[in-house]
Amino acid sequence: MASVTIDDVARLANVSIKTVSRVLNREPNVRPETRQRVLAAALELRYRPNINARSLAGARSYLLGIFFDNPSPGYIGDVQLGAIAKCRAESYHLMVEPVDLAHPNVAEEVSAMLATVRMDGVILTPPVTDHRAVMDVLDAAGTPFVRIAPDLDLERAPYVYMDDRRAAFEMTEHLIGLGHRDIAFVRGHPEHGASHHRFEGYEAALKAHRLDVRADRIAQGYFSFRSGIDAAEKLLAGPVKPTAVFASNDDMALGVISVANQMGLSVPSMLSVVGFDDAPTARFVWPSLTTVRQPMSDLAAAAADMLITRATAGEDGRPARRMLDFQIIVRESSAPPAVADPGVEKPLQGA
Amino acid sequence: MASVTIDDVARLANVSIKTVSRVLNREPNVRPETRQRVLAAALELRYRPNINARSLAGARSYLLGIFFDNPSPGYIGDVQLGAIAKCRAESYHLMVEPVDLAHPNVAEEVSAMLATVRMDGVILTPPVTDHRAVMDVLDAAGTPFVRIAPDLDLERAPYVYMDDRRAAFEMTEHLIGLGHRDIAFVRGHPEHGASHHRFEGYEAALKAHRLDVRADRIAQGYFSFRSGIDAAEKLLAGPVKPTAVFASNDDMALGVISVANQMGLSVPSMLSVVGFDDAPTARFVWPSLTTVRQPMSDLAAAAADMLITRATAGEDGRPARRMLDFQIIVRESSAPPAVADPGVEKPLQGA
DNA sequence: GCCGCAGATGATAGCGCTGTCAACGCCCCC
DNA sequence: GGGGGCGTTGACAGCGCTATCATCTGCGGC
Repeated sequence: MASVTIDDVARLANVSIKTVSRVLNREPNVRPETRQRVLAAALELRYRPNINARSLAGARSYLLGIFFDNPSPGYIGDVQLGAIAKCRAESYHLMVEPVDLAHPNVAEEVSAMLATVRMDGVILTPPVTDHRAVMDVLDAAGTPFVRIAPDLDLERAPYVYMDDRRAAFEMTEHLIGLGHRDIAFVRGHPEHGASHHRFEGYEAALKAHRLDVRADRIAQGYFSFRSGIDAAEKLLAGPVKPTAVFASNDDMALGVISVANQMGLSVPSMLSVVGFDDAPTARFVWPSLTTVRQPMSDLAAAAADMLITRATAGEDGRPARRMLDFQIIVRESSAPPAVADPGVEKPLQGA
Repeated sequence: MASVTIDDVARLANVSIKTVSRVLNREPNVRPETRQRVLAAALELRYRPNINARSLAGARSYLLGIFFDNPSPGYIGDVQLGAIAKCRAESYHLMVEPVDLAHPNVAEEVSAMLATVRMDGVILTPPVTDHRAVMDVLDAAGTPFVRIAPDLDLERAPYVYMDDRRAAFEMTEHLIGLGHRDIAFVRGHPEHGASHHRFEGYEAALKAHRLDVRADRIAQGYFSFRSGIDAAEKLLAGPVKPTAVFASNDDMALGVISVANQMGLSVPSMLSVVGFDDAPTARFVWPSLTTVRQPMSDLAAAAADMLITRATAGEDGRPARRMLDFQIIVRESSAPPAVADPGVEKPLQGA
């Protein structure tokens, strides 16, 4: 209980506390022999520097924050895991802070929080990642931050991301490759930038393969299960139905599957459905969902890394950015269409 | 950036810093008038006490930890939310710490962590909640902790929990009430105490309604999706199939549904399937899952509350415990059996 | 042989709070 | 009217570190 302090180590190693501090912080100008002696003493006493004293006295707090708002359950856990792992490896700690963007006084709240506990850096998850007021406060407090998958003001601060557009492109190609020619699309929340990128990818892939982009095959969704149901009801209403539906996230894809099931449209034999995100759910439904894996955990780890190593400015002096690879996960919900679309034989490789 | 300190407030209010400290910590023996003056000054300056200085100087750190290991994604997020909300309300902060129970040196790791950052209390989530070495270290460090849903050594430390046995009992009664007489059960991981409680509840409900507990209707599972599939294949193999399956968690229930679908057994018209946990997934599958909602978030909040208010000892001097209510969530996966079991008409209300 | 300089080390002043203890009224009571 | 006690306040010493600056040592150069 009576914890061992830097004084204990200094006494045992027969040096001043400052030298102990130097060794522990890897400062230069310590004789190797002295360094060894201090290290041995610290080890023997199982010395652990007190983080509070450290951050009170010094410029670093060994603390990273991660801000989130209204996380889809699972999502937040996943994100954290990556950040936490990184922190642990660098003997940093992670503080999880909820930010209520809907609250009229977000700025004040966040500002209070930053004053209370000084953090060496903050990771912003969507949708906080695009909130200007929060970024303003962070800047005002001089706290570095890295945004995860931002949409707006990309020049403003460092961020990590994946290529939504290309992922959607490749997912669409996956369906085309299976033989689908009539592929519907459920758009995401219009205020979420990823929605646009994903739609662009879908559109581009169709065009690249000389397939029509038909307005009646595109429905607006809002990333929720419910909106997926609504969209599916619209998309699957007519007599001639699409053979595949690409929902721009998993929750909506689940909604589509649910509607298909109720209509007696068996998935994937009569309708292929694919999603985006690789939500934990995707693996555990029947049929399991073909989807795009977002490396959320890796994104968070990368963000933490940038903060810890202070690599927040790129070589060109502009805010650093890091792009991570996505992955198309093919599961059971996508298959070749039941009957080849007669007379619509077109080349598979487009423009 | 140059933050306002207690001295600034003291100067403005024209009192000593000690008086400011007293006011902010709600200590007695301050004239109301003085208190007002200090409060006004603090407000005007937007003063926020520095948490590091506070915990370095005083006995409290305003920090709670939450330990977890290998969380099912989503699960951890859910738990945290409750704890975080509580912390925020009491101006505490939450530190998330992974604990690798498989690591040979867990004790040393945790001990190091506790020395580095002093926490006013720690919340233990399953499976850490039952790890003796971790509890030993916590005790040694004098750090109070509350266990969430523990199985072992219940007298050892305060905990929060829900009544698994009664929940399983009521869920079974739900199925019986729908008319089911032949109900199979998928047990959970044998090393997880909740498994036993849930099975007991199932067993007791059958007996209470004078239904047979048949060994061939009980399969061993391990809480995983995969093990649910294996169990279902065994349970649904024979010519005379059960009309309902009660899987003791949602992942396994999903496995059962998946098998049923592949066998052409439509759920719920030909087979009712119910789960346990109300995993985020449960709502988003088709058919959506009838299940038991564990108040994980509330449990975590209760744990945080006990730690913050230091209500860790019960009135009888033994460790405090708090039981929270579960909830049976009836969704689409349970329905009356297709055909009433002929000749097995028995009274619905048993013993 | 002495000066100068760079590397190595230490003394000490905080960081911004809380805890301890002393001091200062002020009221009450004998 | 004086002493005791309580309510109120403040001075000051740390908490365990880092940062600053002084000091000391040894070595090269003239």
